[in-house]
Amino acid sequence: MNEHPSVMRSLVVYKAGVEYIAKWTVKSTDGKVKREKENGFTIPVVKSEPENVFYPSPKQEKSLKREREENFESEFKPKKIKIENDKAKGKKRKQDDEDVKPKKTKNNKKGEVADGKKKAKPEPEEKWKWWEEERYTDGVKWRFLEHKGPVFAPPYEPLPGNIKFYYDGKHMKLSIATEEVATFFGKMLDHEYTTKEVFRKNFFKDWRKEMSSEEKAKITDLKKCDFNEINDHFKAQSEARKAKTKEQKLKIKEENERLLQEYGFCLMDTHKERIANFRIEPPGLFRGRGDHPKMGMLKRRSRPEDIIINCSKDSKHPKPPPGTKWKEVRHDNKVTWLVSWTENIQGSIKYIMLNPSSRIKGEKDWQKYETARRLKKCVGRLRSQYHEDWKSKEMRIRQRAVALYFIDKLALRAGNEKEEGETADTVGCCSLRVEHINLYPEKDGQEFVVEFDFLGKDSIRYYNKVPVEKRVFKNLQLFMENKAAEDDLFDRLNTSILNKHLQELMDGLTAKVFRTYNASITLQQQLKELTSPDDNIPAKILSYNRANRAVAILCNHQRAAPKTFEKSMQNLQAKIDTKKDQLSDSRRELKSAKADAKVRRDEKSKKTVETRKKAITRIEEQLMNLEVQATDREENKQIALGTSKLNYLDPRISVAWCKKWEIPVEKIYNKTQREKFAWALDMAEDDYEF
DNA sequence: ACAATGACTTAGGATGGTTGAT
DNA sequence: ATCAACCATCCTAAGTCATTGT
Repeated sequence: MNEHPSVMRSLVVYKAGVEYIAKWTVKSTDGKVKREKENGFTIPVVKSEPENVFYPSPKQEKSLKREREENFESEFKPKKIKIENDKAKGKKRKQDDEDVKPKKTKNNKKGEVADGKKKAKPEPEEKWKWWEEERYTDGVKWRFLEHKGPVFAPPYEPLPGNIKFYYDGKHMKLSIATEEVATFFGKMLDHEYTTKEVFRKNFFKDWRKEMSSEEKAKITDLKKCDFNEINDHFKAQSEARKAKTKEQKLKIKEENERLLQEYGFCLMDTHKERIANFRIEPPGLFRGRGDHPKMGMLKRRSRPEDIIINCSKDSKHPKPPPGTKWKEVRHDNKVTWLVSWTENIQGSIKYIMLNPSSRIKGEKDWQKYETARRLKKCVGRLRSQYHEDWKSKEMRIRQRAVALYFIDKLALRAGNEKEEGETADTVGCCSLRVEHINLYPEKDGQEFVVEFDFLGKDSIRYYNKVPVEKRVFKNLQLFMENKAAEDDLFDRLNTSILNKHLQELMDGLTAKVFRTYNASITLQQQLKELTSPDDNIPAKILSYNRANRAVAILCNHQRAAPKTFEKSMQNLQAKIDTKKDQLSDSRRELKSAKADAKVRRDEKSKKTVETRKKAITRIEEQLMNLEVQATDREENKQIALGTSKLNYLDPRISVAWCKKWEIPVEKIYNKTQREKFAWALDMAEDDYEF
């Protein structure tokens, strides 16, 4: 296993940020009064009814009444002050604390009710525990929002004169606009995209739109275009980048850091929060996934005039670059985005939003798991209901019930319908077509087998053979009767109908909640089943990964096998072999040492025997760890664990497991993940139950 | 009803820095 | 010191789902 950063690190990072807050706060202080209060426990204001009062309630959130919208389903534990848990594990830190700025002690509430004098420099507080505070109701997402706006893509830099484009074998100097788009294509020459007909056709069409009339007249066939020098140029550039000296690299790094510091944070309410994507997407060629009809189209450069800024009225608005204007500056605190623009390929809106570690994302994430936990409580009832519904007289109800069964059992996505010709042809549950399943009354010794074969999100193939209840099977036969392959399997159903139904069954229930629920419950149950108390840490972690893998398989999270997979597997195997040899050598040595000791019967030789024994134990353990590693890697070849870990698994399950078995949480979550799940790290105890 | 829009979550691949072996 | 493997981060596409508009 490799090194893990010590726990302390995140605390440090956070503290580093604190000073900055101070600046912001001060600066915007004129906002005053109100802001101040918001911060501590005092908060609020929230206009709405006071029914939301804060439930100091402890773990059982059982009784939640709550109206939809901002419900509090969460359990609120009383605020405890516990210090960042970096407790323990103190030993390893090494790089971590480098910068520790002497922060002060402060206890949690930063708001300091107590001393609240504003001006006071904001004391260095510890990490803000937003999860110990009340939430907004009414769809209000924030009361104050200030940021610096987006960072635009750098302007196009024309090619050096010696890099030429050839048309039909002859050098041709392109106008700037035409050249820029040519470089987008030239850069990608090695990519198989550029060999696809659709890609080429779309590219060429859009490229021609950028051409001057002379260029357009001349360049009429993409096959006659020679982008090789352009391609070489960018390759060389990338090499050059890699070959830069340390100083040069450092300089770039510093510049990035500066940009991050300036644009990468915003002030939301009284807290400085990290922004996820503060850069506007650069122009380029659209790369859709799968068979996308728009692949190769030109994604145009966004200008300030395309950008909408969202911030609070009383904040200092970001300024557009000199000589330009924003499309609009609005003050909508019912949404979470800071910046938006409309993208030209699909006409959809893109946003700049906050990082997952932010309060606004964290709260929502927490809430998502609470909804899934509520489903846990009533899933039994829902299941019996849809079983009943398989017998309904109404076709729409049967379809709904069978679809729901798939969503529940197989963790299929809802499956919205999509506009044909605008996107790749992919489906989810409600949009399955007859051609996506095959029915086998009997297959491989099992009865009533349904074979699924379709492309889901991101054009990832879903292939599965599942035995189902006879009733489901019969229903499917019925749904498919007299239909053509390309007809909808569930012709009386769509996601809107399904979700409306689910909403009636449980507040906040939608199709995707089943994925969250089934993923989390599977992890919990697999961990219970797979963790052996006597295993060492690496073996326990293997168990964790296997539990995680069970979920990834359930959710069909795949990845292309790493290009270097075979090789790295071989290397690992070689290591194992070496270790084995070492082990037999050691054993031989032990034997001879024993023989020797028998003869000599002196202390020294006895000691040698002991040493040898120990060495063997150590080697055995190393060997075992290597083998565990190999197993883990092999099993993981085409499975991506990250997606479920990040989006489907209630982090409190993992935290509790770590606590229970004394596994350092950094073995499970890296720094970014720990930041995202700070709420869970702080609140989950070893007995947490999903 | 239902289509379109808007906001927000979920997703895999690309990129580039770090690390550990040689 | 060099190099490849590894992995965190970035990137942005592709979903979900509620709301709005017709």
